[in-house]
Amino acid sequence: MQLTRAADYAVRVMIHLAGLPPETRASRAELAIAAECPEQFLSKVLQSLARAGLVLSHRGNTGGFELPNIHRRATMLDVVEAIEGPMRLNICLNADRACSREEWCPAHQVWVKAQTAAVQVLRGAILSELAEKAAARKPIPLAGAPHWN
Amino acid sequence: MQLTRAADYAVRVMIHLAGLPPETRASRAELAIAAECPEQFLSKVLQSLARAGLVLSHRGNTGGFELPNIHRRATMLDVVEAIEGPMRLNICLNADRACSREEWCPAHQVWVKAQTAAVQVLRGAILSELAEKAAARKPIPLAGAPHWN
DNA sequence: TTTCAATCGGACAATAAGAGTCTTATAATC
DNA sequence: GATTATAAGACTCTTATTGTCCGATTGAAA
Repeated sequence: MQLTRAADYAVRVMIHLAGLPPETRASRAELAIAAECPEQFLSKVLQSLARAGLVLSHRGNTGGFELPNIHRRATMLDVVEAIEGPMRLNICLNADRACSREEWCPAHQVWVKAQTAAVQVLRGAILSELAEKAAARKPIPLAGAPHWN
Repeated sequence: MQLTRAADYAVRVMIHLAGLPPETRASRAELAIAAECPEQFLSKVLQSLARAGLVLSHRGNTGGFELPNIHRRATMLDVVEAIEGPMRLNICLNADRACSREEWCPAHQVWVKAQTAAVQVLRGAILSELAEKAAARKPIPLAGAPHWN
């Protein structure tokens, strides 16, 4: 019942990207520092985000990752689900094939409510707005600060 | 980001027990049928519940498991946490050692809100009340119904 | 056109967790 | 003491998590 590191890193990265001027490209190295995570692992995360269309990747000398303007208003839910797939608090909440107890099981409805509550919060968290909050609060980073390769 | 089977089974079992007359003992076999799960695995789950005090276990010829009256009003949160430990949607929500980004990270507050929302729902789900709902809705089980050893 | 600096993508690996089984105690009743 | 319960621990099998490493591609600039 816990978010994966990959999804956590994805959220961090996306907020960082949303805080940059539009159409800025950020290198993987920069993003790894911003997200405080291993760069190689972030590679995988960024590839997932790119496949989901949440991020544009550019190769080559001036390459890097870019947040399309449309997705500045993506939500934390979008990001998490791009990495982990649809959020399901319990296996019985699988939309595809229903649980055999669903009809009468009183717990089922509770799981639905709990999941909906959590999802609603994540759906309300919009990247650009989060980036603004971060900008307002974030201390100036120290030179020679810790660094993840 | 998903409940374990163990916790799901635990909730099923606890609701079943809450639906029995006070001080009734139910055998592991009966509970396995009620929870639709393998009996041996349920053994482990019941041991955890017993260690947490949510259930009383009795050995011997007339043994079985019993829900103490006090815990008829336990919540689904209590049950889940007895099996899985404290609920944490993200690793950064660990109360013990704080996240280094907590001060400024706008995602942190969102995780807190999402987790609180889910926890509140589970905290509101009281076993005895759930058992009543189940009794009102549950169809009469067929003889020769599927059966888990 | 060569070089350089990026990302991509696949293979690999170490560890942990999840889900369950099996066997041997241990306890309580008859 | 025989029978019928649960307790507890060892064991297994599979999958997910969290990475790492490296060669292949790509694109721009010298």
